[in-house]
Amino acid sequence: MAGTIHDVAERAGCSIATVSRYVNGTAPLSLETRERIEAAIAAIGYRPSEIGRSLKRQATRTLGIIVPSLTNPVFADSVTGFQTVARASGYTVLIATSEYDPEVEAQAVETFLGQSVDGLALTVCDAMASPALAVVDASGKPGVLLYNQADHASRLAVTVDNVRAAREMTEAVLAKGHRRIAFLAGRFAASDRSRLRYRGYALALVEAGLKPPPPVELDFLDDAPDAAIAALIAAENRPTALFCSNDVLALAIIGALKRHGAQVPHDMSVVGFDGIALGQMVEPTLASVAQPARRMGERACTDLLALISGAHSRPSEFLGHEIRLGGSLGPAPRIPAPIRAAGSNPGSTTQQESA
Amino acid sequence: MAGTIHDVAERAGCSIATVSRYVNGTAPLSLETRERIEAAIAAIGYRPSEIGRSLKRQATRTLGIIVPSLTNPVFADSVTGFQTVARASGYTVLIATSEYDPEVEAQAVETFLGQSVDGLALTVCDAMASPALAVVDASGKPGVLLYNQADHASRLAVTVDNVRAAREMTEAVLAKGHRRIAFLAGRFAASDRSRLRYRGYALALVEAGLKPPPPVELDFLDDAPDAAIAALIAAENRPTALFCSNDVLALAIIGALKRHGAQVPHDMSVVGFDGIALGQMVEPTLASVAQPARRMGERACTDLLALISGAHSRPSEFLGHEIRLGGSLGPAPRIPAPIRAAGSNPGSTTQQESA
DNA sequence: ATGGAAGATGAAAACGTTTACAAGCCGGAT
DNA sequence: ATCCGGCTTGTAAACGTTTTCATCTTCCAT
Repeated sequence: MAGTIHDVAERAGCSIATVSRYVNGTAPLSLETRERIEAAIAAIGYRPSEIGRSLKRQATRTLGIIVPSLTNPVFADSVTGFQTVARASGYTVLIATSEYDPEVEAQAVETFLGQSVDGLALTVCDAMASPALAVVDASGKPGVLLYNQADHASRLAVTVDNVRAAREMTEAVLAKGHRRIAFLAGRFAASDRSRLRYRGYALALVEAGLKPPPPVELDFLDDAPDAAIAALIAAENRPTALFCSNDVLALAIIGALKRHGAQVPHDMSVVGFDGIALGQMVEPTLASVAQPARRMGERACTDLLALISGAHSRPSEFLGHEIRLGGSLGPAPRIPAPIRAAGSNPGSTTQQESA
Repeated sequence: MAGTIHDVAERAGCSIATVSRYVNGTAPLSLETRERIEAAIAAIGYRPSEIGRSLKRQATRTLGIIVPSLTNPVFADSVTGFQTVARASGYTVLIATSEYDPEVEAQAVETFLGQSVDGLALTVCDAMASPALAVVDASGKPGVLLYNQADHASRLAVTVDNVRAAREMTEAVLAKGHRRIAFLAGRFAASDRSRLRYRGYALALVEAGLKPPPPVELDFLDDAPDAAIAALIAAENRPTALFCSNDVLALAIIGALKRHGAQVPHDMSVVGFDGIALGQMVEPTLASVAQPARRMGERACTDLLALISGAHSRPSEFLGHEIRLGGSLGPAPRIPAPIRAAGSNPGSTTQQESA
């Protein structure tokens, strides 16, 4: 059904070179042959093979992007931005998710290199020790980091200053009178972002003369937030505010708090990181450090394309973040009120009543 | 840096055929050559060119998937499922978003066909009149619909029964005593799903002896939900329940309601469609028709792969949905209480207070 | 008339693979 | 000694393009 350039040439009674010239508009053709080629293409339904082209051109006009997950809107948004710019420049985009697994990550890079992408953007688990990143470097293909901070000066990285941002947010929480602030992270071990944010958080606490407690790590299980909240609430010196390493986690935590009968922010304040759109839809709105996710994806693509066309890698600058106060961050309660755990059934979230 | 099969052959002192056989394990080799080839590959950092392979094999082991948007978790999840299965079968996935634009949609199909994908999965705006779908058919490449219902019997489509699901959900709302139920849709014109769901909704109303009002269509602007809610609340015979054509819209609507001082579900109930995870995290939890998004993506991929390996297209069956009752659906208020519009500032959602 | 420029087209090589076919070598059976 | 078969390897064609170089017309200026 498809047909190759040879079929077109045969049908139009000319050589394949002429057809190629017609398709690419790379040389003037007589009106007559032009018309015959047009007719032949239409009749056959010819579409140039990108793979034949790539082979000849030694360039695929394809970009790869690897993110931990598409389920987290902050990554989905950045991918959308990346793709928008890529498409506008005539590039196709290959997307892969690592599911926060460095092994999968490296595998994805291998796949993309096998596909001869012209460049890669990646959000790795840990930029400082990433096999995937090493493979990219070894391949000599242009690459930019997204959300990760650069592992060395000449690396191009599109990200906010996680330490500073987390520090500022923590200061905002402190300004509300909170003194016992816990740091919760979903994938602490598997995310250098989480660790940097913890650093910023710890810095702010120390500066305020407080001793930063170790991060509370949640694993992947669905009831992890409920378990964590149960433990936190039961603690004798329970925190009055929770700094969650990202917004999705923060929303889950708020849900768990409500199921445990705690009011946000009255009993406990919660702040997140990322600034996802849904955080603005819920009540109370989620206080968060907003990153320009979509713009970051766009920027990553622009930078990557520049790199591909031979630009030198400028030292990368941080993008601006925004400390977004919201309803979930309230003043610290003077005396921690007892939390009545009644009227709620933690754990069960579906089928509340039957019709 | 990369090097081709010729470089490896030269370095190993053998022919490219032998190297190829080593790489693919397609013929027994003497221990000696095997070792020499291994060494050469390691030294050069050789990685077989997928594009050379594809050209020769006339198959790319690549699949394309087109969804309206990655920002909506219901699509992001299905893409994740799709990709999981694809990867497990050794396929690479090309992803594109149409942004609900049939033109972009068709363009994406063109691109994918140019890339010689072995098959396509797509969620189109309107399966009954889709240029994109027509192009796929004309190309002769295997294709499956995802979320769309089949436009004719032999089409493979992975979806729930939107009409029935919406009808059942509407019946559940009716069972709560609601009589004035409005239907809100974000992209009514650009989504056959929305229209099918409206049909199910209308059917249930008619069956209950009620006259279904026309759908309330919101455009893309950020303040559309607020405007719509303002209008709905002001209406003299204001609805007591809102059926939103998808969950993202429902969450936005709930936010707008709260900003207008209406309590959900006390003053107004809201139900959605899709069953996204975030709907379960918010309070009240979102009543919704849950679709198994991830499983649907997996299923689409499985079906597509079957089609590619020559299976005949069985008539497609609907996947099961789940009517998920949640806190956002409450009993109909006996007498619609006046909604005090005080204490809220509709429209402004950021920077609630300054630190 | 003649030379040459300009315009239109074709032949063929190259890109990196896989694979059908052929060929070399060795050992064992005749 | 000869032949055959099995094992290992090589040669070359093919996949669909783009592009260099060359060729062939025309037509105009001389």
